[in-house]
Amino acid sequence: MFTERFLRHRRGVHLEIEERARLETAIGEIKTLPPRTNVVVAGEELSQSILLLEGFMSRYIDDRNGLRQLVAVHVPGDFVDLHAFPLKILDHDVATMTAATVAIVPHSALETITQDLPALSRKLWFSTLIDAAIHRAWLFRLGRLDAVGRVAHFISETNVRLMSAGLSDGRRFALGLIQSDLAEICGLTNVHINRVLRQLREERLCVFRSSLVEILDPEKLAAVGQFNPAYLYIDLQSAEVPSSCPRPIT
Amino acid sequence: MFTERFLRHRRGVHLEIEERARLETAIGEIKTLPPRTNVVVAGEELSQSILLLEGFMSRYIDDRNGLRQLVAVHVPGDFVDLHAFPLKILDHDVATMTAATVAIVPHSALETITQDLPALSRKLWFSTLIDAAIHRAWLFRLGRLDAVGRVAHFISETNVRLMSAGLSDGRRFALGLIQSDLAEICGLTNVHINRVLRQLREERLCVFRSSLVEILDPEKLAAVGQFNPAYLYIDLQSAEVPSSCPRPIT
DNA sequence: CAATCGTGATGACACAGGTTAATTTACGAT
DNA sequence: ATCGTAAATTAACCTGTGTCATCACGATTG
Repeated sequence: MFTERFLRHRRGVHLEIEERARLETAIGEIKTLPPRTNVVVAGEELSQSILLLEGFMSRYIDDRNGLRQLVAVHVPGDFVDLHAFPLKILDHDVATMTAATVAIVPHSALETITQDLPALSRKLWFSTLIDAAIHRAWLFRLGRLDAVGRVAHFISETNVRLMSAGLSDGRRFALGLIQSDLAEICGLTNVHINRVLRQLREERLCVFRSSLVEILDPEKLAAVGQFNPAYLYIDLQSAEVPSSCPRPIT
Repeated sequence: MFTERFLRHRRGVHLEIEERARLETAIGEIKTLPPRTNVVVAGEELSQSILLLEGFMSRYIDDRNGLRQLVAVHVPGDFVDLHAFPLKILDHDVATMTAATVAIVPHSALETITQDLPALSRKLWFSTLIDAAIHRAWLFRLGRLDAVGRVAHFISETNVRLMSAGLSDGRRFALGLIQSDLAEICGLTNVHINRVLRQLREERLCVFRSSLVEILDPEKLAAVGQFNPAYLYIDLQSAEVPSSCPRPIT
């Protein structure tokens, strides 16, 4: 079941068994990608989209000086560039952050789904709109929060998304990002990200290491980042505590 | 023809005559709204969406201290909260900025369109994805540009969008925004927006007044804002110079 | 085993933009 | 016309974050 994490715990869009099966058959190929690999370049015409199964991916826009602004981070279960199906050409690049396993879905297969299954089509549409809602939360983060708030907000968001994917127990998760990734996410320099991480550590809110993120005080961290998870449309009532997330190194 | 500006000049999604007619019949009611009026509140369930006919609207997220971050500005022709059709509940508020005329489209009418007309449904989907692309450009603006660049980017973007709507001749357009709106768009204070506007005026790039924005040097302004219009998916080849945009006050 | 490179950590200093407050201008209401 | 209020403008000062530079550590690689 490659699609098992897709739209999981998403409020109001439960996938029926037949719908999930139909998506499974739409998958053309499973691929493993090395870390830090570009998979989509802005401006090129696309005929397929990527469902992320394992690992982390990013979408970003380059500026004139070669710096980049990340506009999205994707976790397992995300249909990373489904928006390329209607748009055909993207305005940004897509790359792996860590090693990743992906399912390739040809647009021709999505085409037949939109012809036959309006209900499933609507759920695909919905999933692209969650990405847009996350964009808006990121706008809030960049426009209204200071450096500490931005990092706290991002870590809180990622924690909830990974809980929904069964990859965090609510306090501890693996994330293959380095400090300069955080800088490109939060619109800060890596020097300042380093200062912020030290502060979060010293205030016993959260410890960020590339291999493992540990949230010591989830409520306070969320408060510092003014994080309100409503925009994720996740209903964690139904989420079991996973067994597969990283354990403390006691 | 209330829908005449919807998806106009949008690359690859030309609306057929029958499709446009179908959208027209989906309209329930035409309303006029006063300036600075809230029309959607975050968290409330919605059963209709708004097509903007005249005026300007915004979408925004409040922070803890009552400050707000605008996440979108809408111009005539935009289907402002079409994303509420799949999402049902929004993560942000929607309000008019100026006086506005809107067409109300009940979700039940959209429902039948998605049942009957997959091609039109895809174009509706497309239009919500343009909003997402604009979100990403705004992320770039907030994350990577300094104050002058942010304002230059926003004005350049708005100019192109209004050209497509037939409301700018490429150098001059009416926009009912005040300086503190710009502040809430660009993640700055209104005091600093004022400094930036003076600089843009003194460098003869652009003159911003609430009633009229005049771009003296569009190319240089776009360069300062690192503005690349590709993300708008507008094909202005087919755009005629409008007669309805504001004339110089010679 | 040394050399290299990616990543993280830290200090000194600079500056863009925030804060506060006062003043001026524009404009709708009466 | 005149008043009242919202918006725009400007100045003085302050602070959060950027810039630049250096060093430490661990993982590769030759």
